[in-house]
Amino acid sequence: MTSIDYFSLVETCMCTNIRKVSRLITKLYDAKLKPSGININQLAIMLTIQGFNVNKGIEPTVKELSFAMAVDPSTLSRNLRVLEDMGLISMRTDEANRTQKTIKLTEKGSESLMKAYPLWLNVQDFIRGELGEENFNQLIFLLQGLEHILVTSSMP
Amino acid sequence: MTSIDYFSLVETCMCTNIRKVSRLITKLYDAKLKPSGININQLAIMLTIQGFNVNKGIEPTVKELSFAMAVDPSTLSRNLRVLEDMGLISMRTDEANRTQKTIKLTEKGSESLMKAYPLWLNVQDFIRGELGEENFNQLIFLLQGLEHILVTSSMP
DNA sequence: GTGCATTAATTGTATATACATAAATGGTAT
DNA sequence: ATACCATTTATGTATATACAATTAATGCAC
Repeated sequence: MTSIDYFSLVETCMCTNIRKVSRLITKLYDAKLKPSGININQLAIMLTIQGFNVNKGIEPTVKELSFAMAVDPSTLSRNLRVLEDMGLISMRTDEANRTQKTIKLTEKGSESLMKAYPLWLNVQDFIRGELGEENFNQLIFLLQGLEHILVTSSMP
Repeated sequence: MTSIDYFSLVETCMCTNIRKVSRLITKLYDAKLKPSGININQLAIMLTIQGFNVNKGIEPTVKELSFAMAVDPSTLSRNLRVLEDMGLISMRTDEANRTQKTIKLTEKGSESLMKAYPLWLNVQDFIRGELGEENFNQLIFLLQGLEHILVTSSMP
C-alpha cells in the first residue's frame, strides 16, 4: 500500500462530514432560537412530545420518545430533567404501569413552542434559500434514507 | 394560523435530521472502530493533524486544527488533552510564538491510525454499499455545500 | 406466593460540545 | 519603557451523548 492522503481521507468520511455539519448547523439554530429560551435539541424534544400528543392522542413514555428520536434513554433522561426544571414539561408515573412515566408539555412549554416556531421557521427558510429548494429536499431525503439504513440494517 | 402538524414539522427540520443521523452514524463508526482503541472523533482529529503534517509539512496549532474541523477551540482543547493522556499526540509550546502550541502525532498515534484505517474503511464501504455509490457521493456533496454555506454566509 | 427473568428509568463515568471568562504572551502606540 | 490591546490557549459552567450498572416495578413459572 502506498502512502495515504489523510486530508482527502477525512473529507470522504461520511461520519466526519455529518458531525462537522451537525456542529455548525446546531450553532446557527441555537443562536437564532435564543430569544425563545430553548435550544434546537429542546425544541425537537418538545415537538416530538407534542406530536405524540396531538397526532396520536397519547402522552409518550421516556422509552417511546427515546426510540422516536434515536437518543439513548439515559441521555434523554437527563435532557428531560432540564426541561422539567425549566417548567416546560411534566413527567408523571404511569399508574397503570408504574415502571414507566408519561410525559407532556406544560402550558409554559406550549408557550415556549409558539415563541420558538417563527424563529425556527426563519432559520429553516434561510437554509432552504441558500441551498435552493431542490437541494434542500434532496438532502433531507438522503438523510432520512441513511437514517433508515442505520436503524434497520445491521453491519456484519 | 390553523393548527400545526408537529410531527411533520420536526421531520422537515434540517438541524434535527442532521443531529439524529449524527447520533446514529457516530454510534456505528465508534462500535466498528472499537478494536483500534480510538473513536471516530479522535480518528478525525488525528487524521487532520496528520494531514497538516504530510500535506502541508507543518505541525498545526490548536487554532488551526480548530478552524479546519469547525470545532470550538475550548472543545478541541479538552479533546486533545484526552489524546495526549492516551499518548497518541504530543503538544509543545511554539518557542517562536509562545502563545501557541504545535501538535503532532506520536509514534503510538501513527500506529493507532494504521490500526483504525482498515476498520474505518469497512464501515465506510458498508455505508456506501447500502446507500449506493451515487447517493453516497451526492450526500457528501450536499453536506459539503451546506457546510460551506454555514461557514461563509451570515444569516441576517 | 416466592423466586427469577424482564423491562423502564435513572445514575456513574467518560467524552463531546460551546459560551464566557481568565491567563499568558505578544505587539503597538505614545 | 509602559500601558493598552489583541491573540492563543485553558478553565468554569452547562448541556449532549452513550455505555454499563443500578433500582424499581412487572410478570411469569412453579
